[in-house]
Amino acid sequence: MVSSPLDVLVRKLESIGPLSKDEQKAIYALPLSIRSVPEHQDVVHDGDRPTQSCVVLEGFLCRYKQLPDGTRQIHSIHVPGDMPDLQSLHLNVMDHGLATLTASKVAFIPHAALRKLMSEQPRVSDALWRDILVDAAIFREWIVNVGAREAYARLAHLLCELFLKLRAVGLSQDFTFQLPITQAELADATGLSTVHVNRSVMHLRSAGLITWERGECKIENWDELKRVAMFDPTYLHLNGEAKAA
Amino acid sequence: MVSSPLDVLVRKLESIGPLSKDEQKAIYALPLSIRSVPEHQDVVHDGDRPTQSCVVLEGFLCRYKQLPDGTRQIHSIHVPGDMPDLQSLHLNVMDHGLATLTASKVAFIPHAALRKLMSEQPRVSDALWRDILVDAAIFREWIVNVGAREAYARLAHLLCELFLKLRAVGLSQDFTFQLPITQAELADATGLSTVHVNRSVMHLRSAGLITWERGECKIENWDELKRVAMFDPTYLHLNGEAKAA
DNA sequence: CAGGGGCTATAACAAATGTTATGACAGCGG
DNA sequence: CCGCTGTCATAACATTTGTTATAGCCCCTG
Repeated sequence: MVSSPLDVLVRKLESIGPLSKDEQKAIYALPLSIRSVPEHQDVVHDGDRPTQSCVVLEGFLCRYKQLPDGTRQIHSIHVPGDMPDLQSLHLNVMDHGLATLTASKVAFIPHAALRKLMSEQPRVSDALWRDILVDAAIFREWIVNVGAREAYARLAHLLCELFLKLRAVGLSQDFTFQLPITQAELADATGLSTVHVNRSVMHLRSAGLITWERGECKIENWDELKRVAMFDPTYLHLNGEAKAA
Repeated sequence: MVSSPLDVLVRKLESIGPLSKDEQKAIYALPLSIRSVPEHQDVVHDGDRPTQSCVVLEGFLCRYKQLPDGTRQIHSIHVPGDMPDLQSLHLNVMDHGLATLTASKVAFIPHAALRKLMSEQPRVSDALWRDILVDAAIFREWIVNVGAREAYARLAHLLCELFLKLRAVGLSQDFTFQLPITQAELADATGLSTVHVNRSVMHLRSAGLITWERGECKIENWDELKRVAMFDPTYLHLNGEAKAA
């Protein structure tokens, strides 16, 4: 059993499609530069032209846009195993920022090395493209979330998604997972005010659907949470075992 | 000067990156089956496993999800030149529907032919991937739109985007373009009620920013429309001439 | 040419969500 | 150990947006 910083990336990619031992080895062979980043700090700035992409090893990151009127909208939350700026391989200017939500550990891989890997290992290339497409599928679902669900369901849905993403890379047992982010950040992700996020979290608690204390969240009633969230996991395109609930 | 049904696709791809004559020829050589589809009809159903992808030749299409409570959220609007289900090449199950907004003409291309094209013409492959990534960038902006902009700005933003997309494929002159869709459809796209869409459209008119009669929309004050929309076209990743305003 | 259906426009009212303010509490740094 | 700062919780109130209802209009079809 190897142990590499990129184990979590391999686990993530395998949650959406299988990889052979050779393909895994090729991923482990990627040149890395690993950086620890404090909380609330940009990893990639809006407007940058990156020459490398990153893998989340530990912690939570988000992608966001800041509007001229000061509001910030988070449009994705990233957990270990994610590659949040893979698109910069083909779109050279960043149209949004990438920042840490919590203190994180991030691995950077030069674009050149990724391109080489993708040309030598077509199935790894497919897996990475698939990852980008799932990323886009999650964006679509977020549009539905902020556009069509009321506040209570919106939060419930976000929790359902985070739970499955974390469980797919082995970061959740017994419906419990780390959720070390603030209600203000949830507000930026759901397009709600912090006050209303608080109201809705209180409501989820009093309905017995979740507990959430000191950064640890537990889903107490998964079926009911899914129901109120109108959650259908198809869009995550997880393979059989990662999707089983 | 050739004239092919796929001219509009070539124009679209060239609006985000150049193609050589040979590459264009390879695209024109794709096997097509062209279908006219009446308005308000599914082209691909949620849950389908398509074996072909389509190109919009004429008309307006949208991708959408229908929630259990009956609300429909549109998460993209597609115009001629777009390939709205290109992702089905790599994600085999549709997690959303694709439907016409207006009577449309659509060309279907078998996945096998697309895969062959992409393996033989790496730069066309890059262009198609780039198209998918721009698609994802538009999703991100839509999350911002429904999550962070008030109704008035939200509509303004949607009009800015449609205008630039249409102009990039030659379907707009003098800030005028066909907008043959209903306010109810705009409501589904912006996460607003039809009544509030109407209020906001009235407001845009009375502010002198647009006129919109019998399916023809004209932007009367582009700078001001962009300003109230907080519109920044970077996310469309258009090349120089397509982006000039 | 008449009738009907869908779309637009508008009003009155209801509900969801935002804003501002404040207190309690926990964690951290001096 | 104290005080600061950030976060959570909650209240009172403001605003935006949704809902229901209705009327007019345009366009299509018979």
